[in-house]
Amino acid sequence: MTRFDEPKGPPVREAMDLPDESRAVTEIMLTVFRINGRLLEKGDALVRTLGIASAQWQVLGAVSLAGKPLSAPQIAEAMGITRQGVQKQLNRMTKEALLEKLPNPRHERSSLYWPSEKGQRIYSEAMRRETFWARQLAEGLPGPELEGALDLLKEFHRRLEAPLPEEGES
Amino acid sequence: MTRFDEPKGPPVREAMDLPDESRAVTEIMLTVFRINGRLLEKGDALVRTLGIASAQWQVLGAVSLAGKPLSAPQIAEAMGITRQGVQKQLNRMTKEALLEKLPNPRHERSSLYWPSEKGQRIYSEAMRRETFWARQLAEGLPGPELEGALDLLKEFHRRLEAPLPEEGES
DNA sequence: ACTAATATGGAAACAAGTTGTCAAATGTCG
DNA sequence: CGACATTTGACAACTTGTTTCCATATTAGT
Repeated sequence: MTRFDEPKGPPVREAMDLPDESRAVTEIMLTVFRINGRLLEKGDALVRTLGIASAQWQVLGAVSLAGKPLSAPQIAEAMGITRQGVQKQLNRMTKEALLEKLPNPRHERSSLYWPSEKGQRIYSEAMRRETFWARQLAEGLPGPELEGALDLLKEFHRRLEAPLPEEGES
Repeated sequence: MTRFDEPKGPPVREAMDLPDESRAVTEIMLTVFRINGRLLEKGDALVRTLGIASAQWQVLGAVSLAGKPLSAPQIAEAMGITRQGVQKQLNRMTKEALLEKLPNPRHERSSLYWPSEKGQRIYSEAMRRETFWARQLAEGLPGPELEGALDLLKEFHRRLEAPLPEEGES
């Protein structure tokens, strides 16, 4: 690190000076952004040697957790991205033999996708590694606080589906 | 909604069946992904009418919170993205007169960036909207739980900088 | 001061996802 | 049954950020 100014300490002030109840929420937002970045980075590293990226891992997870073949739009909804985005992954993963295309009795053109034997093997190993990793991350953290934070995050997520507040009221 | 199967209910099972302490951590990971997606979506909508995207908002925030002009790599570190990625935004925002390029006395080629008058005006308005939004999100949530979740997330983020665990132990 | 390592900016290739458009398949409703 | 709206896949352009490679600037160690 040969940064030419401020070699030590945080480069940017972190604390919000807001004097009201939105401070904690704003800080949670920023922390979620940062955690998200690190999760993607570490998650990629975790499954890199399996020959997949975390996006592919997520697809395998969505289908596996569903317990049955899913269509592209269903996977997209589970992952929270658009169906076109998912379709790109599905096409690639089918080409790479991670997924199998099954005929959809309900739709002529819309196939269902299910992990191939290879896909299942890779997903199992990914989940084994993820469990090991998560156990390390949880080590020493009090269970009630973990559960409390999870509950609050879920509530936060629920509130985030509401439309943006209209101004002028309150 | 004319989905051809399972029109009602969650498309994918959410709950993990892991019988150990990693369950909550894994659920927190998934919830962080989902919250991140919604924050980006809503954040973009919040500042769209100001003519900026949330990435530009973040740049303005990094520089403003620092309280002094920053170089591209410093902004990148504050935002958690690569310096090349930030450079693209900086070049665009300078062209759009949101930022001003100041000579860096410590480096001949690496300019410092500071919000222009226009950039400051837009950032102020963005923060005003964000505060209003955060206040709505926080409404009715008990302060101690908010703070508790924030503390845990920060600890989680801190643990995520550690290298991935080696297998074979524990 | 000299050299080696590191930082930096720029450009190009790549990656993942979004948006828009079109046509085909499906569903809804009179 | 038939008109119309919705869903879906395919394709292309665009967006945002990363990776890689290179040239130049700065710093550190001797």
